[in-house]
Amino acid sequence: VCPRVPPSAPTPDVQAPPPPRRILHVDCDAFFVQVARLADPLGAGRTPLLIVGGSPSGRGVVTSASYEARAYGVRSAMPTGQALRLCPGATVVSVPREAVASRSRAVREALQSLAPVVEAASVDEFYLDITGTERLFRGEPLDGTADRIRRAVLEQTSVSTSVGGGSNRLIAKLATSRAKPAGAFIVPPGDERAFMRTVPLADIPGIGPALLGTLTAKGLRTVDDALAVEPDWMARWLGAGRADWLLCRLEGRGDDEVDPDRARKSISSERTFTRDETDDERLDTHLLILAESVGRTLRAQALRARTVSVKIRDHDFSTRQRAHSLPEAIESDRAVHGVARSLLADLRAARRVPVRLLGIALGAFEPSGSPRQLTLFEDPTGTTESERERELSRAVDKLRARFGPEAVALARVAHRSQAPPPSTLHAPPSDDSEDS
DNA sequence: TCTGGGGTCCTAGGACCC
DNA sequence: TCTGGGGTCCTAGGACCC
Repeated sequence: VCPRVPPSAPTPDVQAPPPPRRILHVDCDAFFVQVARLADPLGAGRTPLLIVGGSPSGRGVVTSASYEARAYGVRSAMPTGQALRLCPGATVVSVPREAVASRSRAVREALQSLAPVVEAASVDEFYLDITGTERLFRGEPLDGTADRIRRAVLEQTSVSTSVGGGSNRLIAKLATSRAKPAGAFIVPPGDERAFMRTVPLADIPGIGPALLGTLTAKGLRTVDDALAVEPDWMARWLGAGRADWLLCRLEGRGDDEVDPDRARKSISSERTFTRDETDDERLDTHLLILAESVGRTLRAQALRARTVSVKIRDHDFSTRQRAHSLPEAIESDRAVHGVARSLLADLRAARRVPVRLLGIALGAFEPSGSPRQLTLFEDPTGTTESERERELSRAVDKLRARFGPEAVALARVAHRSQAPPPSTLHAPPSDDSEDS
């Protein structure tokens, strides 16, 4: 095809490998704690022992704990009750969702003004690819860049971050844990393998409790232990795919692509009840609230979804899920709720016990502007939506934007009366007169 | 101790098509 | 009589991450 080198130039026997990429990982320090303090400087801001998460009386867990509280053994995902037993003096505040979202956006915008390629990996984590900026940054070493970025983000957003750097995402992310809190740590190119030998197996992203258990059962405690295993044995223990994946990680090799506009693949909303729910009618009301929630997000992103799935967690914590893919993508609350209802009916029919959690997820997206296929025949499932139903949902979105969450109650009444009962779910929707 | 809510990715089996 | 060999799409479940 197209030669990489002009024909006149001597062709090298072996192509020179591309220069290592320069990846930075920026992680906000105890982000939810920082945000809670910034949002309430006189309250949470003055409390050293601070826990952000669910209420201790409810069924909450710790989302984030201050470094002072962590000294007592408090950890993320720990039940709040347990955390308070470990650290009785702590104050628990709920997650400031709006503030978290806006502060996260502010950090991302600050980073975008400092680096050419920024990917948000979560609300409080970002990858930067600054390969090729050597001339722009006048030969500034990577640790200097990391420090400069930390200071600029702190100045522009009041959020303290830690920054790790290396030749790929894995190394950069692991370097960040060496940098915490409020520091920077760079692994120079070529040092990846030596660096990995200092990392505990459990700290490697992708090694969770299950895989760690398997490795420990084989007597493997460190990266060196695992590297010493014959690849054939590892493949026999884990399967070829996972063995390859693990070897790659252990050697510090990894993905180095930073994609600034990675597309969302699912939108979900779920709710754990304060008390287990047995009543089918109340479950259906919750289902409608969830359908409206995911529907609103879907439309705000200008998407339509082809797949709807419903998840329930029974009182004994066993979790089950049912999914259905439609021939046509949908976007209205009515259509989402309709599919979700029949899935929930399936789940309840299979096991009728008190429900702890209910959730809806949407997937298989299409842009909402994409052309629709004209249906030649009457839709036998009743799941396709009419243009009026789409308009109704969009109108409700606008009402909510103007008048706040109060408008939601209005929509719910209208929906309850128009939604078909479960037994007639497969009949087409009655007609279009209900939105009057 | 009694287990949140938002996601991603992988695997395995079945249906279906050529 | 003894049952191919892909490829794609879909579903369920699980591991994992923040």
